[in-house]
Amino acid sequence: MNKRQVTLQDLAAKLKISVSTVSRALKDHPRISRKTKEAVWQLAKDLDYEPNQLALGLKNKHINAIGVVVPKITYHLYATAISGIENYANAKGYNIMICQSNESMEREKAIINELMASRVAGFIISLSSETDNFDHFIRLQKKGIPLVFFNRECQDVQADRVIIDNFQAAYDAVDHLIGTGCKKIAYIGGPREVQISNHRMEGYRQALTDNHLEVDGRLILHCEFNRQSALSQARKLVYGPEPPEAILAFSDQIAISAIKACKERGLKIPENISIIGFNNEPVTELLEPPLTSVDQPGFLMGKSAAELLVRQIESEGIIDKPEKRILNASLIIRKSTNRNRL
Amino acid sequence: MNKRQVTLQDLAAKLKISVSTVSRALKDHPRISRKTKEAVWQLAKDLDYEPNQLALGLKNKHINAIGVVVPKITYHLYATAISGIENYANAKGYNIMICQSNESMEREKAIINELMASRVAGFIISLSSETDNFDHFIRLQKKGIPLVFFNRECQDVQADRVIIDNFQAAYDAVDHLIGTGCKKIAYIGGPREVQISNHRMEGYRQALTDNHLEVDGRLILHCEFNRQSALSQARKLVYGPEPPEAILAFSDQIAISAIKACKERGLKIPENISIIGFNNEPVTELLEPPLTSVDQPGFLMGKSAAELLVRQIESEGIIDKPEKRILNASLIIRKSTNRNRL
DNA sequence: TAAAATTGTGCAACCCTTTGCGCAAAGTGC
DNA sequence: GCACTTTGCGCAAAGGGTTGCACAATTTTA
Repeated sequence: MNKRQVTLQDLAAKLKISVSTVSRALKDHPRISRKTKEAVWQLAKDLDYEPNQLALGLKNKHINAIGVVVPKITYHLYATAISGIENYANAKGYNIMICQSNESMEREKAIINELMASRVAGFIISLSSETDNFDHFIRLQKKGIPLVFFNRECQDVQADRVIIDNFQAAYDAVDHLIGTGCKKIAYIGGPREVQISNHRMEGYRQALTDNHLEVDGRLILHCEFNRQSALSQARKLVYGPEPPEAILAFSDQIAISAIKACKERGLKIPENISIIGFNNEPVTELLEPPLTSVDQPGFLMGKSAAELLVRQIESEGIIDKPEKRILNASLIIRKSTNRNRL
Repeated sequence: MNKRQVTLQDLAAKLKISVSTVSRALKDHPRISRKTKEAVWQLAKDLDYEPNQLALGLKNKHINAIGVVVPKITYHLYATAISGIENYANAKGYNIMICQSNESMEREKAIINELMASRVAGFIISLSSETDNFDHFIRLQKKGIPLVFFNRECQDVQADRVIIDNFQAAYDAVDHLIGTGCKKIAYIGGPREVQISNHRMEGYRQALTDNHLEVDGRLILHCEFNRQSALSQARKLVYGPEPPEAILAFSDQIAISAIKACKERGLKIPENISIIGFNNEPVTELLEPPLTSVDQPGFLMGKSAAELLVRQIESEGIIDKPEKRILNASLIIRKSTNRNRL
């Protein structure tokens, strides 16, 4: 139903003064008398007056809110990143509007349209895995709406971005595996279009090469972001005549499917096969065995993205070159890779 | 930076017609000539015109967005409920603005204030565990802003609500435990202020009573929503001289701590002690042993709440009595309660 | 005591879109 | 050819808040 809310006019009428005086009184303008101010404050309190942000936004060209678009809030990394964004944004007086693309480019486009129409002050975005066309971001840029990518970025768009050094993270993980005596190491990536998965694959390859190990294309698989797909790819690896000695998975969720496949097949972890995931989700500690995983600084990533965005919003277009921040991930070693070094 | 965006005025000026004609042309008004319409449509497309939702909201008294306030988006139940809300709301043309109170009443109040000031069309709320004062909801009601509670509701406020039958769910869980031969059954609840935890406790008590078992106050504990607290409470139970034969936990997270405590103490699950959690989070299947848990229809709960809210928004205050929807939970039995029946 | 500075308040335009009403031009009927 | 309807478009107000400017009343300064 939503009946009409209290407005400046209402206050002005009751006090028999003008709207502008009320407006100024509320903001403690020096040219308004103490007496008038106090009367206004009292009445505003009594009537529970709350300034209409829509009217303000209309004047200011944008509202004090930041649009945050992520694939899914349930992914641990995004949940923590959102906390980081929230933390910084709230401190700076911005609200955040969280939306999920659900890994769909159509939803992503629709969301951006709607938030843009609602005149959010800027966007913090992590791409959906489907996104292969970037027109919606180009539009934002053309309109001069501040934009920061994080985690899953878009190379074709000039914008600030905060990412993990995925190459290095995967490199370190593989290096660790090799250090514990593994030679035949497989990689299960996410969907082929997902850039960060490919960057990790490059790190994986480089680590093998640097350690004089051959890169075997048959040990590199891709899967969709669902359990069935991950499980079926993992099975392909472990049901062969000579299963790999280790699997680096793109995510903890994929690693979990890999663990399941190994158990099914009767492979012992880590004795027969080592497994590493990505994200260091809370669940990793609870698995049997606890999963070695790459920890990503989600909170920091979110906070950093928010910082960049607020900087863009508050500098009226003075910033020239987009900044790229690369954060370090760190390998958390648990039992799933705990084999004796040779 | 945010430069000025394209407005109706811009289109009107370029075409040398009036703003009202442009407005009508865009909505295919019958009194505008085909020729004019086409010119307008073309230019709107070329200039990438997007109607300003703030201006619209100002006229309509509210925007096409629903404020969703939950304790934490990381809790599985809320993540799934949000999907349900999103699903229904999007279909009805509403956006959702997700905010987390982080279990803080202050944040909850601040969020509600801000969303109210942004003139959202209505609220879907699950209380923070700290919330013991309801003035902020009363304010919403006074202003006639539609409001629906879900999961954690507020008894003192007349509003639509969607909840789980927590009493029955706990009752069924305890009944199952008794059926597998457990007699000494403990309950670890959430913070004392959390209503749903208390309702579950009542179901727990009733099930014991109905089965002619004594309710022992020493077997009822409470903990905060963090691991340390849960773990220390669980330890209190299992480190006694005669540990209970079963633990019903308020959440899967608490159950996980209980499992940890049992393992520490050398108790075998389910041989020595059975454990049941609540929420049926994905992690339950992955635990060792897999955890029996109460599955709550999160998606449905969200969808149902959104339905009630949209109904309120669209009926201009014609609805008289708040509706209370009670959904059923179902026990998902896994190995953690799989002892032989006596 | 007159001129100047300060204080307190109101007018009106602006932000963008929608919409009731009015008006002119074109088309219709007889 | 005249009255009447239809067609096509513009004016202006409304929605809520901010702010530069103007103006009157009061106080200060010379």
